[in-house]
Amino acid sequence: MESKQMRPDPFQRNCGSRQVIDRIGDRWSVLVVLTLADGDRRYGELAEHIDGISQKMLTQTLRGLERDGLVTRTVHASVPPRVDYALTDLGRSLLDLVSGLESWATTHLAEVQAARVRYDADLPHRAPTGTARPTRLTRPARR
Amino acid sequence: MESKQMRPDPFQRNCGSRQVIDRIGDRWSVLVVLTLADGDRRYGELAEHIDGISQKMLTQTLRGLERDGLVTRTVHASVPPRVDYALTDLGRSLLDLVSGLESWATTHLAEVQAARVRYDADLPHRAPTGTARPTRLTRPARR
DNA sequence: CTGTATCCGAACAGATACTG
DNA sequence: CAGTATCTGTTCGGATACAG
Repeated sequence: MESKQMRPDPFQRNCGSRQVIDRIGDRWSVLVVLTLADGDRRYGELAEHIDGISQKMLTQTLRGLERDGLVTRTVHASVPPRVDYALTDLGRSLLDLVSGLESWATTHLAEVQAARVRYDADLPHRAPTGTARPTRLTRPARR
Repeated sequence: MESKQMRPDPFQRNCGSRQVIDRIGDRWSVLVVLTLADGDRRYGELAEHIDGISQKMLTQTLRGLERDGLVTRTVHASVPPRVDYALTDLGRSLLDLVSGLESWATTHLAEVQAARVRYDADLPHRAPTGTARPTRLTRPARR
């Protein structure tokens, strides 16, 4: 019996492919991978380049990427300590996709924003108070 | 002041392109868009096809996609009511990318899972209790 | 410099009850 | 059928404080 080698199906709740999608989709993961596109980067460089990321989120994101085999972490025994991060082959295989994401975002940004204005404008019933509100995309300005 | 049209840069905190990336990256958005790839779908069909999504999340996701101009919502005045969702041109322009995401996830799933096993295996310092834990993808082995 | 540990409010997401 | 309204527990994520 042909081992039912069924393809991973992200539409099934328990399929691991869904978790992979989650990782890719992760806000910071995308930006970290993009930053590593040009070559190795130190922890501090990453923190500096990715505006608004907290130390906690950066570390957390890097650990996750490392765990998934997308980036490597290299510690140089020096004082002060220096840690370099780089994409693995697997990570690089993802690069095209992630670049495409960035590209799509920048080229279609205007359209999306226009659509939002339109949508918010003709809301006869003003913005619902509850569940109807779309995932909050306008984040409260950092105080 | 030249209203110099600088290219959207997702590395800048306030750039809208980051929010677009967030939308794309959203777990359910990806699955909804993929489901609509083959054509219109009714609300119930979406709910049925996307295993594990709650009514609330489905509605919320659809509203968000609609607001961003990626899907249309068509209400048919019938009893019982019938609502069809479909991708817009903008939504379809995203389809290749999203399909690529699914494709990458399914083809590299095994590698990612293997990497995780490896990573979790040789953790000399057992899983940190705090921030170090990657976005929880597997339940921490309860000791 | 490169993290780790905690505290804590905000946002998220599931379950449930109800409606046109 | 296709939602909306609430309630509530969980997770996220920023802000310190501290360490190797």
